[in-house]
Amino acid sequence: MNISEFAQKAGVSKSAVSRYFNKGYLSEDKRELIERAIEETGYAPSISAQNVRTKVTKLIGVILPKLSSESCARITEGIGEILNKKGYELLLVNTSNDCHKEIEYLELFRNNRVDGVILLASMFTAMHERVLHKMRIPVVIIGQSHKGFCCVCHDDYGASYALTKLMLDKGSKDPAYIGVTDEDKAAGLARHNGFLKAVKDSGITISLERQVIAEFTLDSGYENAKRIFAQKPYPDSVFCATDTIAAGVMLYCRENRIKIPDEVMVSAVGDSMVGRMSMVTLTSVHLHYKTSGREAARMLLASIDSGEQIPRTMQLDYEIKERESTKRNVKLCETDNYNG
Amino acid sequence: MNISEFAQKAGVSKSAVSRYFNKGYLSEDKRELIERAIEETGYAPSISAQNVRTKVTKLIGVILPKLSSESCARITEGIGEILNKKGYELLLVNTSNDCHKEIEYLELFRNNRVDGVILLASMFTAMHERVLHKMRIPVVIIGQSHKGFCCVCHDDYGASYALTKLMLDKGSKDPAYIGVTDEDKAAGLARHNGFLKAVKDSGITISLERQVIAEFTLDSGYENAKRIFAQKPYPDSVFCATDTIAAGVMLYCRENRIKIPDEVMVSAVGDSMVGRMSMVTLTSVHLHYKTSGREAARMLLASIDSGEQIPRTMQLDYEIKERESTKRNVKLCETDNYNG
DNA sequence: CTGAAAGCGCTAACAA
DNA sequence: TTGTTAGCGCTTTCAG
Repeated sequence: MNISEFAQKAGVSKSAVSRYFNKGYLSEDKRELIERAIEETGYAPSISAQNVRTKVTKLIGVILPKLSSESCARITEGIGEILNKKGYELLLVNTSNDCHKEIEYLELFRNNRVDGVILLASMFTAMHERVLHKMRIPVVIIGQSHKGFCCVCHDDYGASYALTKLMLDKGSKDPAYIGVTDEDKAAGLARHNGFLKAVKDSGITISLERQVIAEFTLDSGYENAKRIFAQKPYPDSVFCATDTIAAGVMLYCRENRIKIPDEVMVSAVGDSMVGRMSMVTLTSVHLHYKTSGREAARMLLASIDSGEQIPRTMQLDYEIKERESTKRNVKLCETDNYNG
Repeated sequence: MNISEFAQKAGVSKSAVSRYFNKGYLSEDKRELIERAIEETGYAPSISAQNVRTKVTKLIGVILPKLSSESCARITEGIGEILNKKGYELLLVNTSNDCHKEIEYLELFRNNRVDGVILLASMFTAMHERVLHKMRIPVVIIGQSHKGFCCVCHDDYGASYALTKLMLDKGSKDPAYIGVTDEDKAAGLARHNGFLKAVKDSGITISLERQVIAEFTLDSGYENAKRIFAQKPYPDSVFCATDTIAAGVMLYCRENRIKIPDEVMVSAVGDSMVGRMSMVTLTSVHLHYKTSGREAARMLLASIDSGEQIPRTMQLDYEIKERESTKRNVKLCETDNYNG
């Protein structure tokens, strides 16, 4: 059923119907006539046809690296919460961590498929910059900060610094780092740098051996723990870039009777459920993912409404959740850390 | 830039351009002309305008109760995997477990907003039935089986039966159940019935006191564990409808020095990460969520392609993952991280 | 193989 | 306040 047919059935003109759905001038009589006809026929205007005329899709493209990660899911939930309230829906695409796909989707979205884009970026290449500058619709980037764009960022550096400092303050003299690739500017580079700065500030020198790069998985955390704990002496604290990696580390420690936190402290970034539930609850830092989703959505909405995009970066705070994995009661002598 | 402008720039007719993008008859010359012009201008046809003509949106609506739950995320990932490959994108909407919103979104989708719908249903009311019957586009339901519709289901009943039986076989004589509302036909009713049948088959009678209903959260699992373990004597096994609930139960046990599995066995449905990582690893049953997403997507695609929807139900298998929480006789390693 | 022309369902000037 | 009408950008006959 189209608008003409419907208008005829309702006994009004096409324009009246259009006005009904677009809050234009309309007399009570016609309004009632139309309402009655809707009841009968279930008519609703075609959104695509509306879009051809108005250039408004009421759709926001969301590009994310992975759905089944707690942080992404939380961000997306925050985005949806704000956007749905304003009558927008989410067009979700999953890049499976393939940054070429990010570009591909950005290009797809460029052509009035959506009214705006939120990009959960893990990297920021020259190609990103080029494509992003060609976008004709507002874009907000979550997780990476870059001059000239609208960004919502977590304080990866500050959080890592604070978390590392916590462990050092608790007596760690020989820290280790299990991170992710530095190509990931936020979860990789920034967290690594925060860790390094805290270590340096406390006057400790750290070898490259004590810093390893893992994948984003539990299994990779486990494997890298194996490498780290094969070193003699092994470290007295491990900072992990993600809770999932820390979960793998703690699993390894458990299987190998390495006591947490007495022999080694563990901490990580993310504050996900796994850290609250693991055998030794994990000291972690909360980065307000859901909030970042909400804020990004608000920022995007502002750009859409105003029709102009004023580049800016919003930096979200962090919050340390100290749990058992760093709660040392007894300080051990350094010599106790030999493995075997 | 629209098709007319672009055609002019390329030096061909509108129809040629349209044919280029729709794989119609076209000479090599024109094809090259068009390709060159695309390079220059970055032109791409407006999807909405295409849709007005063709009635094809290349969009699939996905209605889900919650994004940040591991099972939903996995299902959605499976859906996306198949659909993206075929050039479809996902229009995701989140009902926050509000089943009126499910209806609302179904109605929204009814009007050529999308080419098909996948509904992750937690309930199935008369209203659902009515709305679903009025849909003019294909719909596949995940998680609920209902005559007359296309459904992909997990074997909640069978899985719960098998899991309960496992604990009974291991010597449990006094089992308890912590489930979710029976209004949820799959996670609630079916799992409850599977549990009850296994108990009955082993000749045990179980009191109502031993069966409690929780929310879908860790905290609710904890609170209900408190109720269950306040009973004297307390049960020697607890079957939980979800891993998250079990996590709460195990947290309670840990805090109250109730030894798992020696004093009480615990098992649950879901096989999520939290179960692999918890202080005592959790025996759980894997329901192949990602696979169900994939299968639902395939089923939907088939309906869209064939233009007809042949009602049918696909029942997925389950797989038991036995871990420590039911492994009686296995000595646990002492992580002794009690906090105070 | 090609181009002209007639719509798809809707919105928004415009004149009434 | 209303109805008429001219497009929005595209696809798809149809006649060449």
